[in-house]
Amino acid sequence: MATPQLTKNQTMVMDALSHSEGPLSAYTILDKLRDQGFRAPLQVYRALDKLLEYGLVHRLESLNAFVACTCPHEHEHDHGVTAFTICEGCGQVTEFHDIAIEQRLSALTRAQSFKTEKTTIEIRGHCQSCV
Amino acid sequence: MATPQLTKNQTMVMDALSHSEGPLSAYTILDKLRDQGFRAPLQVYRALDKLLEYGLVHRLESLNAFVACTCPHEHEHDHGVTAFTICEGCGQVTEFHDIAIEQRLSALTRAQSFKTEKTTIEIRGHCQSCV
DNA sequence: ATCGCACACGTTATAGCATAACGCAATTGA
DNA sequence: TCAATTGCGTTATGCTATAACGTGTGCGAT
Ligand SMILES: [Zn+2]
Ligand SMILES: [Zn+2]
Ligand SMILES: [Zn+2]
Ligand SMILES: [Zn+2]
Repeated sequence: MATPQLTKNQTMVMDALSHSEGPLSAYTILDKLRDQGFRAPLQVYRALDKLLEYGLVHRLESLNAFVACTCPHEHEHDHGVTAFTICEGCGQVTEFHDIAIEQRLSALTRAQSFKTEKTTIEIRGHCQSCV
Repeated sequence: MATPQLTKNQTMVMDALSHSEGPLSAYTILDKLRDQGFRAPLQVYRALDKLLEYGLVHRLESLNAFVACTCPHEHEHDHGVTAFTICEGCGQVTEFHDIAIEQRLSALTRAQSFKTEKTTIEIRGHCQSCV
């Protein structure tokens, strides 16, 4: 999925996530963007849907929140399985990718004849600073 | 965490999940139990909290729903990392455990000095029957 | 015994997350 | 020009989860 030019709303939502220290809920994004003309949740959700599709943003299922992708590489390709550590103390989220886990999960699902479409890996706990 | 005797409400919620083919949302459970006297969401959520604590039930973060644990063994011990395949077609959920993934995740978090408290692994896709 | 505490339970209200359904405007490509 | 697609705005609604209050019951300590 090549990333097309972002629309005005998509750009505003992307900027809000990029400049945030941690994950943001859709309604928190809405509040941040009210000054810039946002009025309704759908404006945020529609932008998020596209940003997720382009791989610029990830959804954290266990938080009902969203983070900007921190992959170093460009987003011209689907970046395999994404995993996150999420600190309950400071809210810090770290994205990582591990080919060994990806391969192991692939082997396990293949054994079930299960066709994977999306894999969620989220590790809740405390980071080094928040033990 | 040894499992104590379940209370009346906990038993009813557990039975609803055990007899269900697939995962149930809290509100679906509430509807199933209205005949038996349930009136409010908190009755369900309080029971679920305990059942989760006892390890009898798992929460699927990507569905906001709950399933009975299908581990063969008794629940007298914490059963490591739990992973699920979730079929988008038929709703079937399969619970599995893999020590290799557990160890790999453990190594990765240890490298970050991250203290894991709960790990979520959920694989969405299509099962063999629903390709 | 009775006091204090923990715990399950019931109820009402509210907060937080997400989508349905409608209509309008701009773009694109046949 | 016409149809199809896409983005946008608005209102209303639905789904998920918890706050806050009070009741009753069991049980050990005083
Ligand atoms: Zn990423
Ligand atoms: Zn932290
Ligand atoms: Zn289990
Ligand atoms: Zn299926």
